[in-house]
Amino acid sequence: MHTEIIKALTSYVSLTQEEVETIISFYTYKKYPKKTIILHAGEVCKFEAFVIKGCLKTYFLDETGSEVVLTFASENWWVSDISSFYEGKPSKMYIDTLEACELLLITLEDKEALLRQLPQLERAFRIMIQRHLSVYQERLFASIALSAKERYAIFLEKYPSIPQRVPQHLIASYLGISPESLSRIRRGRV
Amino acid sequence: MHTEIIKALTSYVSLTQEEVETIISFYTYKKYPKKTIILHAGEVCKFEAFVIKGCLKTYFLDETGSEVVLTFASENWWVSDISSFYEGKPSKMYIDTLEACELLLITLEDKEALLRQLPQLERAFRIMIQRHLSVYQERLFASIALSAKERYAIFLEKYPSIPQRVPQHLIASYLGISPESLSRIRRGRV
DNA sequence: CGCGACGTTGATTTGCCTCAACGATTGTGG
DNA sequence: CCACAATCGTTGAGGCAAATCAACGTCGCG
Repeated sequence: MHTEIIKALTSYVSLTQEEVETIISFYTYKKYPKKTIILHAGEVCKFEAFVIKGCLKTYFLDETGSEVVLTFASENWWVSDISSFYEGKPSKMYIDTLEACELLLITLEDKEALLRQLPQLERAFRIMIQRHLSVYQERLFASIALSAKERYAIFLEKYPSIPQRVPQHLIASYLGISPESLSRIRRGRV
Repeated sequence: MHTEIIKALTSYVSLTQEEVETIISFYTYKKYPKKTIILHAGEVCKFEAFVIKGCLKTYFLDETGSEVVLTFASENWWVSDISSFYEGKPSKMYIDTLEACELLLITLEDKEALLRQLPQLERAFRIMIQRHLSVYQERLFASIALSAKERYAIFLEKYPSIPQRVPQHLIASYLGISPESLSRIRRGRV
């Protein structure tokens, strides 16, 4: 059940069986039903989670109250409001499950304890954050420099499985397109 | 001369005088004239730099060959292509000085040696990366959810000193606006 | 079954881009 | 030191990509 998180971490450091068990012991396995809000704007994010199964969205509300999807997180990816989690400040984002989810969660205190015990994991987690950073960087570039059609094409290439499990209007929001426009782009009427 | 980098790092960890000197000994001080390209797309980024003085831009070229500015880096901020630097892969971005600059540079080998010697710095650098991440996150949100005018207003609030030292068309590029549109926004003719 | 969530389509509007021309300023080589 | 070329910002005209508004069909679910 926990093999994937270990795979994700051992891509960057090697671990003994004992160390693997230590890591696992720090994480809490938890199931959430579909459409559960696991982080509300205004709250401090108390978890950093690894997605074993299911799919989530992270999003902000704009001034008119409509959702702006920042990321989708599915199997073998991490989800948290990193800056709220580490700096203890109230989050501005929401995190909802889109499907029934199974997550491995860790609190800040436990994560710090884990890192004290296995400092070689610092490296793995740093790389994890860097990956997130690159993803944002590329999306920002796309969002500034590319047309809606191009952004959608790139999205399909990069995340071919997401459209099969996520409502189209959320993908539109993620891409910064209106649902109507995305519908037309898909139709080729653009 | 190196007090600012120490301040930036000791916001998150405390250090003895000896440790401070160790850190400084790992960094190389270097001056660059205005309009120097310090990273070319295609190269591996060999440095992570702290800006003592001056201002730089990081940017991509789009399909038509025009610049898309990703970030400005000025005093007391870091500049590098983080993913190229750590993962040793060719960068897709450029980094140029906009003014004469003074930087403190470190190579990956030296940084790893420094972190082995002072593992408590891991924390400071992790927070640094998180800060970068939050900045991208907020800009992505702005870029998806806000109008050109709103993005400019936020930019002015957040970086009031940048317009005084950076050409307006680069700010337009940073904001994902054409230079003409930014000119009109500033005039209030929008 | 009936309602709400979702996607599609058409008509219209609009924010911003592109193209073009033109001053002002800066920088540079003869 | 001046002349000329870049660079930069501004303004106007016209066009287009994508948003908005509105209506409607479909599906899944309580």
